[in-house]
Amino acid sequence: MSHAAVPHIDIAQALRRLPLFTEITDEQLRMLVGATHERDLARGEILFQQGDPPKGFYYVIRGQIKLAFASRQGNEKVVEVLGPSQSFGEAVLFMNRNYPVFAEALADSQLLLIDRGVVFTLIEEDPHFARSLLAGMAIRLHGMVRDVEAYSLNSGAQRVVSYLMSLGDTHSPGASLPCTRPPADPITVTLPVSKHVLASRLNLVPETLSRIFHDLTERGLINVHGSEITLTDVAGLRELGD
Amino acid sequence: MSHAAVPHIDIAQALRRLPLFTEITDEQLRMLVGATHERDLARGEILFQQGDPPKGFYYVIRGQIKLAFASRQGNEKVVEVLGPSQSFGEAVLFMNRNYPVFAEALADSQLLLIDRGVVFTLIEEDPHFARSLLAGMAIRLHGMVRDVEAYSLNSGAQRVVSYLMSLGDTHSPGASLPCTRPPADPITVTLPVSKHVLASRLNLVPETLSRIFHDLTERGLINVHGSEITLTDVAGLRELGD
DNA sequence: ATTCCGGATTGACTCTCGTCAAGGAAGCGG
DNA sequence: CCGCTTCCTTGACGAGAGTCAATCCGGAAT
Repeated sequence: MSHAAVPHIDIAQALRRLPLFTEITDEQLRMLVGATHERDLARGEILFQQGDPPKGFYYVIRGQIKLAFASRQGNEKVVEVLGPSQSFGEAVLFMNRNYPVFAEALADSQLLLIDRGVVFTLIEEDPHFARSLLAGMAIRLHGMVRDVEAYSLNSGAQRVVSYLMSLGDTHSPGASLPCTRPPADPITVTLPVSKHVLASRLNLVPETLSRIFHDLTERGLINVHGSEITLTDVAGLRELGD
Repeated sequence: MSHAAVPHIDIAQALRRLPLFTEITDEQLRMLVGATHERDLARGEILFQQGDPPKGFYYVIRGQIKLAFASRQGNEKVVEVLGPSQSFGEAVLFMNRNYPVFAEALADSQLLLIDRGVVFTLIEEDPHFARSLLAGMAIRLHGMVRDVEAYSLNSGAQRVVSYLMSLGDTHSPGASLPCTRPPADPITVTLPVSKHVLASRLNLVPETLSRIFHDLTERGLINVHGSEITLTDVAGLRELGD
């Protein structure tokens, strides 16, 4: 109770801000509010386990959620890390399956849980909502395909470089400009997750990630200070990442 | 012209048989027929290239289609192999992207191309169709997640065993029974693709796949005769595949 | 049968990356 | 300032899987 204030949220307003719900009617919004619950997690808390049945899908309001699976040998593989205004768990609602991954808070987090029932109702009465949902799942699927491509065709170093470049792209310039790739050389990015988690996300062990950073540094391509990484030679990185 | 007869297809009937369209109205079916084109491919022909803009989505009527990406170093990774009454290419319709993979016929094939426009029309007017589409994409996404899990957490041999077991499951008993895993021991399965393609699908090179088969044979778990593989010790395989 | 050819197999070698174990470095509470 | 934890780094080593090259096998055409 004595923790930092956990300001509860105006659910209606929060929902309105979310990409999926920008265009629904006020009446639909009321229905949605009735079917939405706030969920607060402390860092390290588990939201759901691999194998749990889905109750709905989630929106991240604040904090950071990691999706991962674990083998019984104790190995763990991070599939995705989600931040504010990103959603997850929609797809599993449309199958008679349980979660193939577990979800854990990487930081104190605030989520919205949208009940599965209301999703189906909205699909019935609002084709635009259905289209948005389809678009979201398509993007997610595309992301997985890209990941598979990277795991299969690229080396560890290449995956790291690609990741750094993608951080550079979205961070520094106006991210919405159609003109990507201004070759402005010295870009500094901040890793949004610990190196341990990043390594797993990139299908590496922390030791290997560390060595790759070391190697890239020696070649004069990057500089690492904690989670701040400066890309000193973007051209060189690009031809490596390919 | 002198080839084996390529019997053209009653598109309406064919569409009716497909999972996505079992419940649409007759009027919708007429519209669909008007927006559907037959496409015939010879073995080895390319349906679309990585980077092509999508015209619609495809249904396999006859034959076999492989989806894969290629790196400029010439490496190739098979993402999926699709057979009759399976569809592909829906997801990319909902993004402003081009195909992330290319599609090639592994055998002489007959496809239906459903124009993208009619898909959006159907979503507008038929929530049930939208739901089916979502379900299909969810299944595909789930499949990709499973693949990533396998690539990340399992060894090559484990992936091979899992694949063989999945072939055994769907083939031999009534596939729709809720009771999976009857431990009936000597099951013979037929590889639906060449070992070269299978290897790539499992993220292996052909040599490694060959060695894995050899090793499993030596341990008395399977017998290999060409593309016929007999699972002689399902229990042993299961504890390996885990 | 004989030849040819693509796919499959085998062997020898290499290399990337994971494993195991031992340090650092940075933050935090006492 | 000290000890503690947590995260990261570094080193030595090994195992799994890829590469290259030679060979084998089976089916199709001649």
